[in-house]
Order: sequence, then structure tokens, then C-alpha cells
Amino acid sequence: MPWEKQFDIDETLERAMQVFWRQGYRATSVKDLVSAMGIHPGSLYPVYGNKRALFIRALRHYEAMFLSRFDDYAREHSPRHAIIAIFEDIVADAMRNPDYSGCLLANTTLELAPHDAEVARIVATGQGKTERFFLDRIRAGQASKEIPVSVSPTQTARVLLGLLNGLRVLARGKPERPVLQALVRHAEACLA
Amino acid sequence: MPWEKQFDIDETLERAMQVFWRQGYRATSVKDLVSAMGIHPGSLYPVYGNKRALFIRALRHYEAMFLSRFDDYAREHSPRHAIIAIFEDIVADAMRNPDYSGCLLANTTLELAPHDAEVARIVATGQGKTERFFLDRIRAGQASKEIPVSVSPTQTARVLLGLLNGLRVLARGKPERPVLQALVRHAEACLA
DNA sequence: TGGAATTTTGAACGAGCGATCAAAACAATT
DNA sequence: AATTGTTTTGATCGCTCGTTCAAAATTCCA
Repeated sequence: MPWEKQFDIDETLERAMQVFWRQGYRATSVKDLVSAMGIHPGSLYPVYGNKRALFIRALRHYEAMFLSRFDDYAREHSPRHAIIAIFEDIVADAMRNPDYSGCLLANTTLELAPHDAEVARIVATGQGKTERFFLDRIRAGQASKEIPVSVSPTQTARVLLGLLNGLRVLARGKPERPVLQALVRHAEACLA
Repeated sequence: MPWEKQFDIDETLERAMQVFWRQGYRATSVKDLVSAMGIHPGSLYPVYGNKRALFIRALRHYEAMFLSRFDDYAREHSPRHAIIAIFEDIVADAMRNPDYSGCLLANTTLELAPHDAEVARIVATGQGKTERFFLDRIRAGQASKEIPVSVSPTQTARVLLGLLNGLRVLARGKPERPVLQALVRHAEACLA
């Protein structure tokens, strides 16, 4: 008897994520959201709950996208080059796009994590998985002799995580190619 | 005939800065500000203009404090140890204080810089001066043979800037000592 | 002591926020 | 075609936002 939803819940979530990514949580009004999503407030609230719940869903959606992109790198590149390509592509994106939005996880870490425990948990998990990705790639690279065994996998994974976050901040606040390139080349050096 | 201001403009600015530092720009209401500053809206506006102008003054005040602390490190430590001490103290602060606020410049870089040109200019300048500080310390350390000449001053200064920003993000979002320590030890390794 | 000049005070403003809801629109079943 | 149950619609809610302003308070000079 009822009626199918007229909008695609996943597609509207994707659009909401884009807005949050570009503008941040507090700078995004519900008006911005419904406008970008192409729906009305009365459709949004029964489906997503409220603004914060929508943001959390968007954040999880971003995390999934983020990690699946990592998997793409792992599939398409050798272990060492997967890591390097991630860094290089961030620089390329930042230099190409004048209003590069950085990483929603990093942005949210500074904006909301200190004041929202659930959000903090999500971003910490995301950072943990990123560290884990680096760790796995380093070990794989060592197994295939692409990365010398002299590099400490756990320590280097942590350093790369730090460099990645630093790169994201600088890419958004001071997108000067030589600075960003220095970080990329250094990440490369950490693996040789 | 007139009447001296009853509150200390520098002291209220300092308090406003503290609130912005802890909460960010958008999450801080004018109510929060006047409450922390101990004055009323009608006193705030004639002196500071508006919320954004107050924030910009607070941001400049932070930058000055930030850079003078760097000078303190330079005065109290050898060139190499000045850099190392900065990294170590951030970790110590973050682990001691459960609601560590990170760096107002880094926080602002992600929150406002993409959407406010003047703010972007200020934070970019701050990052530039930080890079410059590292550069000067590295050169001084090389002159005193504390740092080997094999390290590239400009490249290493940029890497340290990236690590510093990454450390600030992780310290606020995932304050796990082993992770942060790895970054500190790596910064050390960059200078040896 | 009285008056001029300035600041403090705190109420009030319009605007925009996040969120709600009753009515209209609609698809599926009878 | 009529009924039923859900969704869409967009006006509207109460609230808080950043900001303003007129009145009260205060200090300095004559």
C-alpha cells in the first residue's frame, strides 16, 4: 500500500557528505544541506534523524570511501608505490584544485572530535586504519624486497600517518608546491 | 573630562583568544566571549568591532605568543635541541592535558582559511615563520657542527613543518603516546 | 559642586538556526 | 474509483545568533 521513497537515500547522503567536506559541520546549515540534497526538511528528518546524525552517517560514508580508495592503491600499485602514490596524488589534487577540501577526517578531528565523543571515536578509528594500511604495505614491501628490512614497520607507519595529516593541513592552508613536494619526497625517503 | 576604560584591553583579548583556541571560531558565541572576558556586548563592539575582527586580533596575538615561545626555545637550548624540545613539549602537553587544544593556527587553517582570505593570509604567514624558524635553527646547528651538513636545511625545515602540523592533528584526535613519540623520534632522526 | 564627556549596562533587534507539523500529493491495494 | 498509508511539501515553531542602542553610571574638569 505505501509508497517508495522518491529520492535515493545513498545519493543524498553522498551530496550531504560533499557539503560537510567542503564547509565543515558548523558552517553548514540545514538549508545548505537540503538545497544540495534536493529534498525538503520534512523528508530529511524522518530519514536521517537530525543534523548531527546525518553528519555522523556522512562521516562513516567518507571513511568507507577513504579506505576503499586505499585498497584501490594497494591493488593498482606495488606496496611501496601505493604509499608514494597516495602522497603524490594529494599534492596533485591540492595544486590542481584551488579550493581543495583536504580530508574530512582530519578536518573533523580538529573541529569536532574534542567536543563530541562519538565523532572522536570515528575519526580515531579512521586514523588507526590508515596507520594499519601503511603498516601492511610496508610489511608487504619488505616481503617482496621492495622496501629494506632496515625500516621499522610500526615506527614508519606512524611517521607516515603524521606526514599525511601534516600534508593535509598544509595543502589546505599553504598550498605551495615546494613545501608539499618536500613532504612527498621525504615519505619516499622513509621507505628506502 | 572623559573616563578611563575600566577593563584591560590586552587582558580581555587574551581571554578571548583562550576561548577561540579551545572551541574554534564558529563554536564560540559572543555570549561565550563576553562571559569569559568579563565585559558586556556594548563594551566589546566599540573596542573590537565585531566577532570576526576580535578573532583576527586574537589570532595575531596567538601568533605573536607562538613565535616568542619559539624564540624562548632558541635562547634556552642548542639549535638542535630547540627543535627537539618543541616536539617533545607538545607530546608532553597533549598527554598531560586531556582536552589539549592543539595549535590555534593549525585549527584555524582547517576551519576558516579556505573561506576567509585574510585569515588565510595570517595562518600562512605563521606557517611560513615556523618553517623559517626551523630553517634558521638547522643552519645554526650546522654551523656549530651539532647537525651534520648532509641534511638539507630547506627540505628538512619543510619536513619538520609537516611533522609539526601532523603531530598537532594527531595529538588532538588520537592522543596515543607511542604514535606521538614516533613522530618526535623521527624529527630527531631528521637532524642526525 | 555641577556639567560635560565617555563607558557601562542589559534589554532588544532582525536574521538565521535546527527542527516540527499539518495539509497536500501520491502509489498501491481493494 | 474509493480507501489507505506513506511521503512530500513548505510554512512555521521556538531559540540563539551577532549586533545595536538608549538609558544609567562614572570620572574628570570648571
